[in-house]
Amino acid sequence: MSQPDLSYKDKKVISIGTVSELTGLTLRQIRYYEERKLIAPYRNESGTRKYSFTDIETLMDIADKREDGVQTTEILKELRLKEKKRESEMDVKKKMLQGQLNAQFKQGRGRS
Amino acid sequence: MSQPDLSYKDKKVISIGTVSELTGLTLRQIRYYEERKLIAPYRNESGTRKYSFTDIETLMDIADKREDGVQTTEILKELRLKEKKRESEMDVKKKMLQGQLNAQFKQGRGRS
DNA sequence: CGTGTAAGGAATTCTGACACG
DNA sequence: CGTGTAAGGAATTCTGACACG
Repeated sequence: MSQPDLSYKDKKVISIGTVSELTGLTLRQIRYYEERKLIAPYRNESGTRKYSFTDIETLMDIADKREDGVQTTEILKELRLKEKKRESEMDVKKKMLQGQLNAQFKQGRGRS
Repeated sequence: MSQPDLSYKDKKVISIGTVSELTGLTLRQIRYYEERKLIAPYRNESGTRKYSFTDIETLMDIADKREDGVQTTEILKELRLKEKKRESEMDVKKKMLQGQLNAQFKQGRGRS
């Protein structure tokens, strides 16, 4: 057990100043996109925001869209779509496992 | 071109407070291990230390060793060894590429 | 040697608000 | 709607030093 934390990409550990440097966005913009639900940083005990590399990628995506004049509301919809995609990809994997398990333990069942 | 930055693990973006939480080490300890050259955080313009996930792994390694009573000098040596290993692993990959390139462009060469 | 702590200062981040368009 | 900015405060980080063992 204990995989060596492959999910560094999703660990929320980067503070907003660093995110600003990495994305080129101002603190104001980053906080505003949070207000509009485009991102959801973690908040530590004292209220400081912490972001993941994934958040940073999302922010760079947002920056591009905004440059093209896309409004945050639109961007939000697009982001939700991408989420769906990621989820269904996960589902594929889950279902493959499920299928195997089902095949293993299958038993006759009435449609009740 | 432009691989999507697979090297998140090595990006120095985490501040010392977060590193402290993640490793369980005190700020004092983390700074001291730097003094002893066991780690080398990045320093931003204003002098604030920034660590990578790799640094964090190293620190957890150090914590274990210290609990076993190993001195920082010893730990330093061990760390240098691991570096060597990583380098030679990289070398293997490089050499494989080199080999292919050489095979492609090989030309007779006098021993000068 | 490795770590704790108090000290003073500088840099960071937070929120709510007013401004402009 | 999206972003800038000044405001006041709280939390973070930094360094050098004294302490203990």
